[in-house]
Amino acid sequence: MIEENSGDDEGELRRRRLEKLERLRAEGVHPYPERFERTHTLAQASALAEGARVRVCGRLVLMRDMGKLTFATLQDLDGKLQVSLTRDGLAADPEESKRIYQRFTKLLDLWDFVGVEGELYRTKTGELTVKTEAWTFLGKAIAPPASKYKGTKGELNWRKRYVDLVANAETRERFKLRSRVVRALRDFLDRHGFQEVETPILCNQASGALARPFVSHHNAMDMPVVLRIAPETYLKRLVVGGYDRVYEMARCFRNEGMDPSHLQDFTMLEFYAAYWNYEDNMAFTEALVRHVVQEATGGLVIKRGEHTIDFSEPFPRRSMREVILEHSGLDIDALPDAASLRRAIFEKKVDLENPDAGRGSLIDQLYKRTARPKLLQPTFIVRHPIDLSPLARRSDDDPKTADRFQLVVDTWEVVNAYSELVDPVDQRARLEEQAGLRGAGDEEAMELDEDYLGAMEHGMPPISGWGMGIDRFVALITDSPNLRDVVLFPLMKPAGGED
RNA sequence: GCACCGGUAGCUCAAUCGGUAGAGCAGCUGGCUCUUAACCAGCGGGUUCGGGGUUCAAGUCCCUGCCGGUGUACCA
Repeated sequence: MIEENSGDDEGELRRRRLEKLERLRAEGVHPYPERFERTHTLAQASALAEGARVRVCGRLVLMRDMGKLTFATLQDLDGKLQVSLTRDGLAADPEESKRIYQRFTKLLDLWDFVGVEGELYRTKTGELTVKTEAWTFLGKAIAPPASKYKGTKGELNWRKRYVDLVANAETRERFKLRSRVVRALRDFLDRHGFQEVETPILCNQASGALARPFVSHHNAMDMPVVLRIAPETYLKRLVVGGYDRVYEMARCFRNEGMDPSHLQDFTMLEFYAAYWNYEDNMAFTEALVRHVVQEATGGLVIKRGEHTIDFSEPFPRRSMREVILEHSGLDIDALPDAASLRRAIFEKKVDLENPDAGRGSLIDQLYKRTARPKLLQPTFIVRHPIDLSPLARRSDDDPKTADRFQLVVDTWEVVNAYSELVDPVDQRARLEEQAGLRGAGDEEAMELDEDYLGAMEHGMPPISGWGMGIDRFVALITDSPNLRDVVLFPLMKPAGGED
């Protein structure tokens, strides 16, 4: 829709490239050939010794033409390699060789694709280089390239990730790291007996989290559908069905505000392990996180802005009460109801967004306000108020808290997990309470999910469930300020505004 | 939602108090057989995000719309 250019309206740079494309055709060179047989990727060729013969290909990203000798740099996702051409080294006949040489220097533009065949040698400065004996045109780029050493920045990198990936090596590294994270997570779970499954994204009902869904409509069935906000209740149905250890890499959708640490479309890994409690799960989590950080980054200490985060030490386990007491001076156990807690918070002059909320929410707000901003090193926070955890098991020791933990790293909640509530009677009561809140106008309160309650009535073993925000975790270990930096194509409003 | 900041050449950026837009790279022409962001000489390139206003004069000031960022709120 932006490409309505014609004739004189075309950008000069684009026009010149189209002219070269036509000249290539006129010389009998197909500007978009169908294939090229390579012997090595650029990274593979870079690892070879001098004297090896290679056929390599990639994007032309730099060219240094010195008259009778030209150096050029090819790049692909994983590497780059220098090639050289001489004016008389491309054919037996000097005139023919010169013609082939000049086709390269005159008709190739940066970001075109090219294939090269020749022998590896080292230049005077020691760089491994292909001495080109023959080259093949592999694809013309019409759009002008980014600055070859400043790359691209900002919005353009999100809107045109393909440009970002070519122009910025850090971007290529960041997304390769994301792939390693996902692979390491799957490897670890698979090795511990977990099975990967897929559950519905289009659902009748949004369940498993406190969030507003995206709503759509199914035409043939003439019924409303929602996009899932979490895979949780489906994975637990599978535990009912006999899956002892199950996980899903689940794309989830929440129709809420966006900021650097929230996307409307994100990836959550959830797993469920029968016969585990949340403490078993904490031990497993610690091993898993350490494995993934090691595999993905090659170490256990990462840089995060000003400070360093060390995953090698045991992660301390601290109760919500403990960290709130430490950072606000308030003992929530001594303030058993909403009114007394609210008064104490007021006396401490702590400013809350929603001071009229119930006790559980007050505790949560207090925690996020006072304690969480201080949690830098990996820390397990345990024993959350029960009314913030409608799907979690009530603690046997303290009915006001849930058998739950979160892993907090550099103030970000990376993992949320608990011993699952498996008692269908208690679950019905808790969901009815949520439904009451919903009736009272809380749009994020959970809906009464009869289908799930029905599944629970068929019997569940003890279960511990677990969820990790993959985008957040990757952003954390790549020191990315915005979640959009670790998502290949983040949702943006269309550029250009109206009409 | 609200508050603040930003949008200038293909890319990355500059432009003092309001005085009529500039650099590097990319492009074009020429030179150069060991370059590394090659280098040297010369040339072309602008709806300053869109619309309106103030002014002799607007990239700059005012209003408005679009897009983006950051902070704040809920969530992972």
